[in-house]
Amino acid sequence: MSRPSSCRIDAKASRCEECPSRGESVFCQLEAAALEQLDRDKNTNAYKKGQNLFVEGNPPFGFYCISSGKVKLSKSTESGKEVLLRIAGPGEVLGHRSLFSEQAYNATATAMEDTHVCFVSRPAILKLIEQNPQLTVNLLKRLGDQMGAAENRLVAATDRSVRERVAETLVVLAETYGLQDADRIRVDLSLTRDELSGLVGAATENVIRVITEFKKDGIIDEHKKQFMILDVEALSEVASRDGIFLKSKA
Amino acid sequence: MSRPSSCRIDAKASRCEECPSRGESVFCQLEAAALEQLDRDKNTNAYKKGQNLFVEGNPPFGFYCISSGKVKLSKSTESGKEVLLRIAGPGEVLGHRSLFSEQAYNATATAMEDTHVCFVSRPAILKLIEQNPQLTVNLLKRLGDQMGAAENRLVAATDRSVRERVAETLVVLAETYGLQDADRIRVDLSLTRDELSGLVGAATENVIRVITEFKKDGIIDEHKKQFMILDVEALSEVASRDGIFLKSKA
DNA sequence: ATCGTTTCCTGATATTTATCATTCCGTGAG
DNA sequence: CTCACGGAATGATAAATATCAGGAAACGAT
Repeated sequence: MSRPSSCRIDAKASRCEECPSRGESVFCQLEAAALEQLDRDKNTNAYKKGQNLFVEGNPPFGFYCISSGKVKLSKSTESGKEVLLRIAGPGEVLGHRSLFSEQAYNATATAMEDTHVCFVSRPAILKLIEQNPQLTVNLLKRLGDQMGAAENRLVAATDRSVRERVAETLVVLAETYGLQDADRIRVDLSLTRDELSGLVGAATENVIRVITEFKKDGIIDEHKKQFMILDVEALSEVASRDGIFLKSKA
Repeated sequence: MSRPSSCRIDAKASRCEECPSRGESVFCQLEAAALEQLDRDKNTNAYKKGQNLFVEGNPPFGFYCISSGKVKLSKSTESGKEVLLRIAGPGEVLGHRSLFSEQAYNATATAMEDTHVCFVSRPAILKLIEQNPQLTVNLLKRLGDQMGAAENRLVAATDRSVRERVAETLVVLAETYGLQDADRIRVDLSLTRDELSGLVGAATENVIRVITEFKKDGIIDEHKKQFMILDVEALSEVASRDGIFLKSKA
């Protein structure tokens, strides 16, 4: 109620200026003085895989910025399934939406791996914003991009088959979290089938069937819970055109 | 290419300060001087039903604020269907997203009835924002709320049946555009079946079947292309619980 | 190693939803 | 008035998807 679920508070929090993810974040343009202020105002916390940063329905206390690791934002449906809204990586901020709308968190944030997160209280971040108007513009841009992604998913959900959505999801993941690894792209993310299904928006069994098919076709592979994209071309092809020109996987 | 589709330019544009929709808009807190500046920078245009304010894929030139009327934001899918992202009414802004992300419009905006819209060019709105930081906070809040709505629709799309989504959609429309009319709520919108289907995210035929059922059950009615909600309770019941506790309409 | 738990996989079946074909109906034009 | 047209409605069918049930593999803990 009072604070996020138990998490280790990092005594020697690294300074923002040295944060490896700063270049990616909305804070990228802050000048030294503001960054130092941010340093004083923030707490760096470490979350183990599976721990929650915050939970849907709770009131927002502040602002989170991921230093390292990955965090999933999810909502659980009335029927007990879990819908993944997005996966946030280093430099991404969380809780910014509820901060301004002053409503309860609309989703639950959970660490997908061991993750370091900086927390800034609501008053502190509001003060920082007041002194650095550029910050809100960055946030607007960020939020706008996320909105666009949500809209595209909405269209995909009504218009595209499960197979196409699985392909599309993998392509997007590869773009966002993909690392070139020899001639393949390794998606640097440990996703369960259930999580992938929550991202695709379909029953787990059906998603499994599709990925087994993709594996058989040599389009993707999997090592240690990580997906490898062997043929991005083929995957994108399935994502955008499958179901319109060809129904079978010929 | 250069400007939105043909639309009459309103010579005697009313002043922002007197705009009936100002109380609802992100501009509600601007003080007199800023409003006068806005007056000088804006153009008020009139669109007839069916005319486009802007089209998906085009580069954004500025910012739209609806003075009166209703505008739908839609995307057309590869299979030719039209997905409605949202319906915007007086006081709502359009094009704010593309303004900051500097990308092409992600959707098409079309007047659903005769509509008056104020247009502010990109440079003008950016200047205004610079001088009134509160504006970005308002925009953030607005965008955050829209994001929340999009997320909820995403969850509904994967988790709820067509019947539930139709009910939910009608409830939301009633909340947003509903006018109390004797003992019924009249949704002050002229929606075709195709448009409603685009909002629900389902095939038109199926949506028609559902609304005929609702009419038979005395939950809704229709006069002159406008939906009337007779029993909001029942409708909300269907929206949130149907399919979990009861499959039939008993 | 062995157990137990969880995740993953596969097939069969049921349900939902989309699609197709056809008819109905209201409205505006001539 | 009547015709033509577009939206609305309905039924039949096909396709996509979810659900259910059972088993296999992976993994962690003892």
